[in-house]
Amino acid sequence: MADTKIRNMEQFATVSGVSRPTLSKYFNDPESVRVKTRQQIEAALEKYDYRPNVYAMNQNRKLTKNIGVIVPYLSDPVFAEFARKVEQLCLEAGYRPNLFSAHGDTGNEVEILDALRSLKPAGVLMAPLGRASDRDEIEKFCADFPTVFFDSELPGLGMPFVGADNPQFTRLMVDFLCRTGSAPCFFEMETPANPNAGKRRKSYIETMQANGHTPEIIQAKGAGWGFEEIGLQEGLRAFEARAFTSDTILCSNDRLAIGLLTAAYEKGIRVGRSADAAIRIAGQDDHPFSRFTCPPLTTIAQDFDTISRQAVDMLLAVLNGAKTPPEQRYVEGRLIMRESA
Amino acid sequence: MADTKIRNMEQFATVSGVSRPTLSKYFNDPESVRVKTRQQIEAALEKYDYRPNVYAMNQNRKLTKNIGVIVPYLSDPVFAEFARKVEQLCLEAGYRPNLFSAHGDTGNEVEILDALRSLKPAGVLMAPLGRASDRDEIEKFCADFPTVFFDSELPGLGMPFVGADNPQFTRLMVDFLCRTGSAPCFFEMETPANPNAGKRRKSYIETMQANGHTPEIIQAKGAGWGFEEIGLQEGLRAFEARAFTSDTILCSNDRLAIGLLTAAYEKGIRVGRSADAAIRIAGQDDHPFSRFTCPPLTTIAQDFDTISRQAVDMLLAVLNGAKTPPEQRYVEGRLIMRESA
DNA sequence: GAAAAAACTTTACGCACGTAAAAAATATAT
DNA sequence: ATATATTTTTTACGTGCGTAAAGTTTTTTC
Repeated sequence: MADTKIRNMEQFATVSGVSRPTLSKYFNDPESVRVKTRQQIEAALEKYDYRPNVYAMNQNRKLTKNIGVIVPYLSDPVFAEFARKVEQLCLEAGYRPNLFSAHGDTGNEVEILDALRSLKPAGVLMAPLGRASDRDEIEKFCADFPTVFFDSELPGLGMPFVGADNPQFTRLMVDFLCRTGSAPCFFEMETPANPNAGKRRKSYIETMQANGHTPEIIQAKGAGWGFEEIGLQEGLRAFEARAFTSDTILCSNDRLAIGLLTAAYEKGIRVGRSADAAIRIAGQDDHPFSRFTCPPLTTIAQDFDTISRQAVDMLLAVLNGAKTPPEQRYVEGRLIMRESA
Repeated sequence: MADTKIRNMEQFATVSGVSRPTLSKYFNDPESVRVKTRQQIEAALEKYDYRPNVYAMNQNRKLTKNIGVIVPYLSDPVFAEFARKVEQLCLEAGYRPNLFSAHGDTGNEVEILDALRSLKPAGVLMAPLGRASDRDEIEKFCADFPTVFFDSELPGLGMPFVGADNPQFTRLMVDFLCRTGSAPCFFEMETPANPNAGKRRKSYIETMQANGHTPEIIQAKGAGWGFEEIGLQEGLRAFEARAFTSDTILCSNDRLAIGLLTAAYEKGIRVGRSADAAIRIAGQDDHPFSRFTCPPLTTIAQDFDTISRQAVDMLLAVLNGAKTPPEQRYVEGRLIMRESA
């Protein structure tokens, strides 16, 4: 790492003793050259700190080594976690992840797709906004770039998808709650952001009926991604109106539950499974903060690791030319018993 | 948007009736061409959906329109918020933000700098890990690319910086707590992640002394970015050991306070400013979740908006050739009174 | 309305690399 | 050892745009 600065691949070819086209092959895929050649190149890389010009590299390539990662709302730590895991897996596979967040806004989501087009990504991992997504734009995009959806699918689009097994989540929790106390009523958003909520509602209804109970749903008004605030405000309203028909409340997701716990606190209603508690509250998702609510929230843990890994694997399979039909995978969650229920 | 597909700037030049070099100027800076020409180009852009090849554009440019945005830990919603605001401001200024998170790891941070080098960014906005950062690597990077730090500065590096006025934060809170009840003891991490914590500790000591009280500091063991967990575990230990010397506890940051609130809950200690509460707990930062703790956390709000805006402005000024010496700006916070103190 | 300034066009070259084709070198199989 | 397969080298051209220089047109100034 001493000699003159290397300015381009030509110069690096001379100092490394390998021809430029072979170097080009190496940088595109180190496995594609003979072991001996690879060692020779890597020895030279140790001595001279040359790195190919990314822009020149990608200019003539149809597919780059970029992978676009799109999440709907990065301020939600759940998506930050997904992003982290997915990024790491992409890097390990020799790709360059590019993270984007729609920040809850449809316009942003479309603009991200637009920006991604110019990046000519090899593939894209997308957790869509859901209901608010511009389906036509997304469909057009998917026609041009291999895309795997995660967290939330766009129904009817028939794209590869990996996400939570939402019916199983709710079934698990409803069964648990019925077994350990009153059958739960269900607290959800009136106009949920994505189809996951719908699946959870459906599963709630079915599981309640299977257990011989009558489903009772309380819907919170409000739109957007401020779930905690909605859970709090609508929770307060519901407590005042005595709208909850059971002393056990299952929330459609943890963020709503976090708001509802605050509402219960403000109303002086004790939450928990101890004898002196008035109600039980449970969530779904195992939000990173759920362990720190008061009381800590009983919930269903998403298997972030499996979902991230399978999503990346699925995309890599497509990139490697797998001609399998689009696949949808649903990953089971597990019950996290804490104090709130 | 009907005719044949435009493949390059040459073709777009013919259909738009503007020469290629002028188009090149326009795409580099739309303001740099005559109004009439601009309109002519934009009319053509409406008809044909051409966009210049990003890679070819940036290949020969020394400075691209990319701005690197680096945060230490994206799962902390505080940084997600910063990222959002900063991204938006960059876009408005005609730049392309690229978001990276070190995910709390020094190795990642260095690798991000490395990856950024090949992106040849016009500038970089960086919230460093802090104590864990590789100072040498960062210093070398700053020599090559205009960099503005935010949230946490690297002391002695003398780079442009915008962040919270930490002494003012703590002063404001200590004064408030002293005015409304017992003087607070101070709960912090033994080995804090960044210099902000040190400034807060110093300000705590000074303000206590100025108010005629003896400062009392309780330090939590543990490292890493799982502040809530550390606050919880060490909070439990401290409660058991009766280590808190006052019924009022000021936490070095909100995430620690969130954990401590959970510890208090588990210990059955009532927190708040009402008559029946045993202790008061306050935080600093106004973490997005602080409004939803039980009780809601009294804290000092960071002025995300001002910090983000000033950081971006500072960087843009440097990019526009401002030759001012590096500047450090400290933005005041404001007291958010909630139930916990 | 003429002179000066600004913006644009034409022409031409450079950038750093991808990639194709043919020839040469090396490795593997029998 | 020979035939075959694989890999590498040589040569050469392509990519899409930046950019410089000289000439032309348009706008501004007085």
